[in-house]
Amino acid sequence: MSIEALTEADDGPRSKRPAILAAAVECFGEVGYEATKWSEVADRVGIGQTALYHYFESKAHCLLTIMRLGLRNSDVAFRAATAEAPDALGALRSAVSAAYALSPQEVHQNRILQANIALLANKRASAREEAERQACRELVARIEHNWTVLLERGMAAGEFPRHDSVIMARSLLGLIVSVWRWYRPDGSLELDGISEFIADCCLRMVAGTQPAQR
Amino acid sequence: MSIEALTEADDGPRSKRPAILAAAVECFGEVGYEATKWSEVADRVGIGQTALYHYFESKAHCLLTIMRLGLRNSDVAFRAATAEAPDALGALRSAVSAAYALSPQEVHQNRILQANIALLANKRASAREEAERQACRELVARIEHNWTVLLERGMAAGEFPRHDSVIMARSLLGLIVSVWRWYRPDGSLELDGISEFIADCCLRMVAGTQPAQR
DNA sequence: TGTGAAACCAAACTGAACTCAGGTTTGCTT
DNA sequence: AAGCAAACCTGAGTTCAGTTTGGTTTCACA
Repeated sequence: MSIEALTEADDGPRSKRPAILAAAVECFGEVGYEATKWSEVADRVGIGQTALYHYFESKAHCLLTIMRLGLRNSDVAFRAATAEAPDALGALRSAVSAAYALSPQEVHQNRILQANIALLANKRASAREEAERQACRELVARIEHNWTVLLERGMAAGEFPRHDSVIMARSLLGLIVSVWRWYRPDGSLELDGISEFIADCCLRMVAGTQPAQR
Repeated sequence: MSIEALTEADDGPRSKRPAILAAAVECFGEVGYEATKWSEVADRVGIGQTALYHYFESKAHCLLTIMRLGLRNSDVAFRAATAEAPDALGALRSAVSAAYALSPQEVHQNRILQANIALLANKRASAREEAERQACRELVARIEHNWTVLLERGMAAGEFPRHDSVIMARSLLGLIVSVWRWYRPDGSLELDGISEFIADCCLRMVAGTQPAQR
């Protein structure tokens, strides 16, 4: 993800908004949201601390924006990956691959998302933060819905055995995003290998047959 | 989990340590670690804010202690559940069941653990916090090892097809704990049902056969 | 070259985590 | 029961990151 992926329509040409988001993604991804000083983000961009408030209402508002953009990307990527798959099984495999076809910056973004997802549970005091939070919740719901629909399509076509599609979707997502908790770019395992491994796991979860039940 | 589950050997009879931990588990579990005021915990216990520092070096030290005790419980529960299972398949099913056989307080504790696991990645400044963090990391490693050994046992016995046991263990754990992100006691789904669903998923992931590959 | 909006900043403020310098309670010893 | 050490607790602060205030600077465009 380049800096453009963090740019939104209403940013003027002089706007440092994307640069702030990029710096924040780096900081939050490296040492975590709480551990990063808001002023450190300002330093990296090369502006004073108070200039941040021209673009974001608060540090939390910035975090929520990062999360929303990450969720939006995931939603878009899912749709693109599954759009022209002929069968649900192929779409499933394609969707998992898409979930791991990310730039290093997007990996950071996913780690941030994963680590701070609990933030979406409780109401925010300020209006703009609450708006971002609601947007995030809608995107989460939409993404869960995407997977649910895919599963139901496969079940209806007889490709997958019948299961509760909502819980199955959540479980798949839970498995897929759990990788961001331990994956590090400098680790022993490449993202490609992880992607394949998880995809196979997902396929067995959804379409696999079970061994003797005790 | 009663208050005893939060008591440790070196607590005197007058110690409010377990009470503080119990109150903190409630607060952190309900509104999250960052959102709970340290003074709120003191209020619930019925002591002044500064009395907290007689027992914990900091709010983070308290959190890390809660996490360590939760991890310890998970480790113990796994060993108890899998100790006298004759085969790996039965042990796997038993281990997943054990992971969900929890009191409401332990559910909170697992939610806290899951939400703040990223805290274990970076070094802590203070000595006691760092000690708790190291203890947590060791427990995480031990729990991952427990699952890895179980998987290897099953593969060696021919019960499971061969897979990378370390990643598979992490994936299973990722799937299992992902439930705490969305599960709520007042939700539509009971923990029993979830447990069974996830157990079946785990069995298919580990021992299931895959459908036609693309 | 004058104007308005966007961008920016230094200094002051806020509130929650934390420290300090003691005071109080408890249980044990004699 | 008196003495006493350890454990326990507190009010009055300090600190520090995030935030607010009250402006000044920059720049596109008329």
